[in-house]
Amino acid sequence: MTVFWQKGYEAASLQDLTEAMGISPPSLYAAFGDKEGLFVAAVKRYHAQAKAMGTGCQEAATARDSVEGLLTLAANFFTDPQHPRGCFSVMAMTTAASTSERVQQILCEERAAAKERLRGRIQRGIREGELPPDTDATALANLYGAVLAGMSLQAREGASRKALLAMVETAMRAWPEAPKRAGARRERARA
Amino acid sequence: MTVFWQKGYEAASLQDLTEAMGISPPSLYAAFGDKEGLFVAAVKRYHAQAKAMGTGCQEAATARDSVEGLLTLAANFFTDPQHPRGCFSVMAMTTAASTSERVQQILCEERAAAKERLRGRIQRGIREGELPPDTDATALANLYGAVLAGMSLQAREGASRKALLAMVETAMRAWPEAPKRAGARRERARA
DNA sequence: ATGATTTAATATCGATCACTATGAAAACCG
DNA sequence: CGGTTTTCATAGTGATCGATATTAAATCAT
Repeated sequence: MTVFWQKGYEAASLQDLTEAMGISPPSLYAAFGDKEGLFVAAVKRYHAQAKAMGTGCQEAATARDSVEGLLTLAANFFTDPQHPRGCFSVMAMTTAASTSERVQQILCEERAAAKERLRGRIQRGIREGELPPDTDATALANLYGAVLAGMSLQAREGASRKALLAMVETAMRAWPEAPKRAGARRERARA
Repeated sequence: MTVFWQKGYEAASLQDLTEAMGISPPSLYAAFGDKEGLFVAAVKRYHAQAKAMGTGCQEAATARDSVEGLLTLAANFFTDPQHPRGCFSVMAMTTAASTSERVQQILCEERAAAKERLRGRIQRGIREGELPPDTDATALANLYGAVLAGMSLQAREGASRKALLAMVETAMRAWPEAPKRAGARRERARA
């Protein structure tokens, strides 16, 4: 996973992979079928990990804290020196999409599911009166998904953790604040 | 350029390139030196084009209109059926970065310059009293740069133009509104 | 019109790719 | 302890990669 994460799908050669795994090519093929199979396994592993992080954030008291927590976690994760910078899923999307139809499909499904979890948490915030009832949850989820992808790219360019965290703070300004009166539920708010 | 845009650096073979250009390999090598040289030429061409678009937006009356115009232009451009979806620069960054040091450097320079132009326009908005004086222009430029990259990725996943435009509108909610009193200049605003 | 020079395509280079057949070593079982 | 099975690395497969030597066509000057 780390090799693919760093080099991308095409650029990661069998030699790179087997050396990193400490096994020989036949073992790799016995276990994963082919290079594409190994890549799919790596993608699934990463997404499982990412999902665990994401659901951890979902349990925050408010949708706002949930999203801000997710972005903050990502800012730290994308600059963690213990693994390649940025998001493997973003990397995978751009390096393997045109090569493998199967990978393309899996990536789109996983990303759609992640975005749906985000959207769901926002929707809940709307239901609970935390956000204005006319909030476009889909567009908001898309936006923060896009910010996440953008953060990944900047991390890969070498952006500092501090810069990413500053970006998170700025991005949260787009958060539609609740109707003014505290605890309001079925309030109508003007756009 | 279109071939690289669609397939990425590694995945674009000499055969793909020569067929698309309608020339033979020796001609390509006489003109561009090697594959990397051709890629660099493609990147420069794209950035020249992108810069022209960007400076067009910079001339808007307000910084806000400038940024919103840029994002809107990008949303349309990234989903234009006349060329591959998304941003070639983003594609290049993720597919050629680990392969070629030279390409990596050029891409970082060009992207830094683009972000600096964006930051400069925002800074001007601050000077002119359009934005609060304590606005973090760098973080704001980073944010909208990230949104652009994220839009590119979503466009590549197949997001509709409408979805992207909705995202732009949502992203503009992060714009720090001017101090309330019209035309205020040296006003101190509380964060 | 003809020989000199340039232009570009065919055919091919060594290297490397993803992938596998073969053979040795180790583990298991009677 | 010996025979069988499983495990895994070495070595090599055809295919394709990026890059070029060779050769044919075309242009231009004389």
